[in-house]
Amino acid sequence: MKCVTISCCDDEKAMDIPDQIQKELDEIGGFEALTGRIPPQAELTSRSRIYHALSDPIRLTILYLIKDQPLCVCVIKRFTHLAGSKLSYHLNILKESGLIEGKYHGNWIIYSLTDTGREFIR
Amino acid sequence: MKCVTISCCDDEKAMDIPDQIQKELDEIGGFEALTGRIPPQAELTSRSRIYHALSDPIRLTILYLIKDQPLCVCVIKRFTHLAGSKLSYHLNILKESGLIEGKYHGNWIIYSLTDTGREFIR
DNA sequence: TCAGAGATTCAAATTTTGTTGAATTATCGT
DNA sequence: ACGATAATTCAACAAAATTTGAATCTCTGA
Repeated sequence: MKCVTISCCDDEKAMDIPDQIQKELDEIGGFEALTGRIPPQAELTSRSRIYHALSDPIRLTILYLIKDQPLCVCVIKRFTHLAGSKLSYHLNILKESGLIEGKYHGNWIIYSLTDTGREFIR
Repeated sequence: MKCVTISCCDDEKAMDIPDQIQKELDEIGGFEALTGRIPPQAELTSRSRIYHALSDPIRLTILYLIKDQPLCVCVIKRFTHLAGSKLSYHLNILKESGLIEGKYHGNWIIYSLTDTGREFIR
């Protein structure tokens, strides 16, 4: 059976921190109170997914292209001079992150911003 | 000396696109008008750098931690249980993207959100 | 149902990011 | 100037994202 030691190795009180910071931490309820400032893990990962989708100049270009009117892949392709497979790859990342959506119209797929996409592209 | 051909291989008129899209393009001034919708390249790359910095749960956690009061690296380290070098790596990405700034106070470096950082972390 | 145009999917190669632990730099107090 | 603590930097490694070209899928019109 494992012993429980009074002062364990993970002791948070053993911190040596600047006076100013210590004071501010005391005011908000101590070190533990910081926990309340962090959004839930699920929200952090979902937000980071969206930010990742936005983190590429090619993808930002696509978003601005379709911001004001939906476009078929063919127009986006001609405009950006991207290889088809490369364009599809980036369109898919934008779609998976919920920033855009695509709908078949006859032979073409027409992409447009979603409401979420509109929140990020002004 | 290279010849200039009248109708080059990059001919934009050769596009076969949906009627609806063609109409909308005509209304805004044709295919070329799309160029005006894309922010300058410099802005795209700087925005994508910021979004990249935001695209990691660890970095989002750090941003929320220091959102309301600046913290030294030591407190962030104890809170997140990250190895020092790993934490520095992420702090540096946040700093380079202009979302946070660090200032020496005695032995410690205290990080806080910049104005830019505040725009993104509500 | 077949051909063809528009677009996506797949797997391999490449590039970029992130992690790890050791070494280094910076600052303070003595 | 020295020793101790806080934090960063470095280089090697691991993991994830991107690129590429070939193969596949979807829809339309004959």
